[in-house]
Amino acid sequence: MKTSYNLTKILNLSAPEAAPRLLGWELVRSTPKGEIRLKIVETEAYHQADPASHSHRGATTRTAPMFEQGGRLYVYFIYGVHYCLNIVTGPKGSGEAVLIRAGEPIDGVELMRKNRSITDIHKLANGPAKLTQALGINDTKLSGEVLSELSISLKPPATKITRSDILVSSRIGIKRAVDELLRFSIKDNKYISGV
DNA sequence: TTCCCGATTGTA
DNA sequence: ACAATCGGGAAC
Repeated sequence: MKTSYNLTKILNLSAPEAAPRLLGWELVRSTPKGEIRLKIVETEAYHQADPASHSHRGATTRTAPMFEQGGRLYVYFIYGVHYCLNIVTGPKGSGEAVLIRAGEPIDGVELMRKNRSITDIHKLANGPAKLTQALGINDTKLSGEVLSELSISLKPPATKITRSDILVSSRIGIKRAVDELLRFSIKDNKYISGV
């Protein structure tokens, strides 16, 4: 029996509902230098009622994309050094997004190695800022963009991820709402973040 | 306009 | 354990 996937449906869910459902999807990044493909293996959800979320105090210039209709990208600059990539979810007006924390390299591995200046395939995208480095994202230009074949798009999972394949845990690197179980990863996957 | 600190990473 | 290094946003 064929499994059907409905991306639009997932992107219209709240971030906590969408985050586990995005595991296994393949993130495809098109660049002039070639195509990069990563299997999403770790995500975190951030929503408006969540004090740890950038959207918690309402929309600002930076966080405006989080309040758009699901299906856009939200890219932010952090620690004066790094960029992180989110997929915006939910209806227009609700400030929520799913942080893509780690990916398993599927295609464009040599390009990622070049972007990251390392060779170990397990460390190419096993962290939110490592993942953007691997994808060649060095600015916030993509923030607010709609998912598109021309930049970044999502393709259905090659193998189905079921509830029992998913590990739920607390989010990394935050100081508020630390007990919320909003981090999702594929159990036993070798490409999740080290922390 | 000043000031604090972060959804991280790589090195010491 | 800690520096790197910047801009968002709260506070003054």
